[in-house]
Amino acid sequence: MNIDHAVFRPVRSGNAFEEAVERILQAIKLGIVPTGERLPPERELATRLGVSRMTLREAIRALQQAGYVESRRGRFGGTFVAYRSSSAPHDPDALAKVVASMPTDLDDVLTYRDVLEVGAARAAAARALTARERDHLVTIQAEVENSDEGTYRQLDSRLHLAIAEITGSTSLASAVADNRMRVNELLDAIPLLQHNIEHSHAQHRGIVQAILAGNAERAGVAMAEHLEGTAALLRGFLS
Amino acid sequence: MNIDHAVFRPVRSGNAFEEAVERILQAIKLGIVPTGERLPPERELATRLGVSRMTLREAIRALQQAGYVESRRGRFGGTFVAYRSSSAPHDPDALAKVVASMPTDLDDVLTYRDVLEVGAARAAAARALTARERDHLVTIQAEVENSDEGTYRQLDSRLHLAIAEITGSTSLASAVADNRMRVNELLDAIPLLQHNIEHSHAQHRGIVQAILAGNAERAGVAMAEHLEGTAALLRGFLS
DNA sequence: CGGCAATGGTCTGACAATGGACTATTTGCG
DNA sequence: CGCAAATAGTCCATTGTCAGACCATTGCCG
Repeated sequence: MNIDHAVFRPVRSGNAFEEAVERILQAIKLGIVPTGERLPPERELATRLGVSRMTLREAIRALQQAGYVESRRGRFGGTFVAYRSSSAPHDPDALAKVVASMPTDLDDVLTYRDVLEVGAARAAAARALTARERDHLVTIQAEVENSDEGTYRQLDSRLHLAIAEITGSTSLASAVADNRMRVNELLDAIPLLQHNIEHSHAQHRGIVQAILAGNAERAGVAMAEHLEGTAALLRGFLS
Repeated sequence: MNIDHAVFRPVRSGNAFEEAVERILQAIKLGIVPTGERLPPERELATRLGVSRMTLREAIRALQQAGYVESRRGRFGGTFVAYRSSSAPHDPDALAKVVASMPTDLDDVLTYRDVLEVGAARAAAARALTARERDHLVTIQAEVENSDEGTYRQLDSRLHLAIAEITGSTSLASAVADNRMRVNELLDAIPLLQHNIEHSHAQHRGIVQAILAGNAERAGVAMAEHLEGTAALLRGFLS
């Protein structure tokens, strides 16, 4: 019954270099910086990540070698995302990593996801959205529907993150992003069915509509149903 | 409309020493290690916080000098919590710090709190609790009612944290703990009224009852109403 | 064409943090 | 009494991280 494990946890999940890699990877995998787009300049990014430029550059070099980004110098140069998830369809380590951290973590991450994302949907619906925010949401939702198997995970994440974002709480958006990275790691270990994707599109429409209509209750329920799909999938494959 | 500020945020909120201090302070202020109780031994705590023993010791020394803990060596020695919140009734810096980070942060932290704590209450109610968990919850709730002005904040936090804990999600419990630290910092800047405390006791009873009854909907609503009290207070004082 | 601005690339000296070995103190137990 | 165990306190060589200055490349614009 001791809860100190929740507060006496590691203050940092690795060294500065590893955490920088993790963050940039997050931006790429969650579609925050889409393929072909440029990351912020090194100096700015280093400042924002609270890390020295040396350390940041080591992180970028690692990502270059892994094929995630490419750097060009000169004016209008920069570091560009070169990632295509279809280029690495099945990470051989994925399943091993996942099974190693089971099953305690599965429940943790899924419970947390439910709280965060259902809460975000409700909070988003409860807010008075600007015209721009409404447009943004609809645009991203349309983009998800035009995704193929290689880009679905990225665009789906982007939509969910956009919902969290319009609650106005940066902390909430960050938490959703972190949680999604963990969930996606699990999802990478199991197959993605076209049938599920199509079902998700319909659910996304329902969620967005409820949010735009300002119906918090319905937005929450719709989100909960949507999440239940992948939750059941994960529980089935990994138990 | 760029959401990268949620992911390109600092990877660490300070140096190892500062973060260690922050964590131990969290354990003390949220009542996770009550006054008079012992912290884990240095070696163990250093390992759990992912920090070298030297760094941890510096953090402990800082907390000793601030009067939060006392250390004794020898067998059955250790570092003991010596904190009494009534000993520092009004932090003169509190208001200055708070006003400096306003008002963006107020909305952020309160929205986030709503999502986390309402979600935690719902998730807790949706779970099949063990007899021990039910007992624990009731015990802590009773302790809050016996609190005085000096211990209320601590015991209140402990109850909310216990609710998050029984969802079974460590990530959620950690997030609630972090968020509560931020909210408490704001609350330290405004007066605490006896009338509000008594109202809170009644609300706590309602929340715990709904959770024990397995009524997620009611638990969520009760928690939302409870949170609205301090939210209105904060918005009133700080706007 | 030549300078300028924006970017990535490199170097170095100072400081922070680590981990591991060692010491000192206290208490219970054979 | 003397030893063993559990704890806090100290030291040090090694490695990680930082801040900032400087260099190299590229492309726009006067």
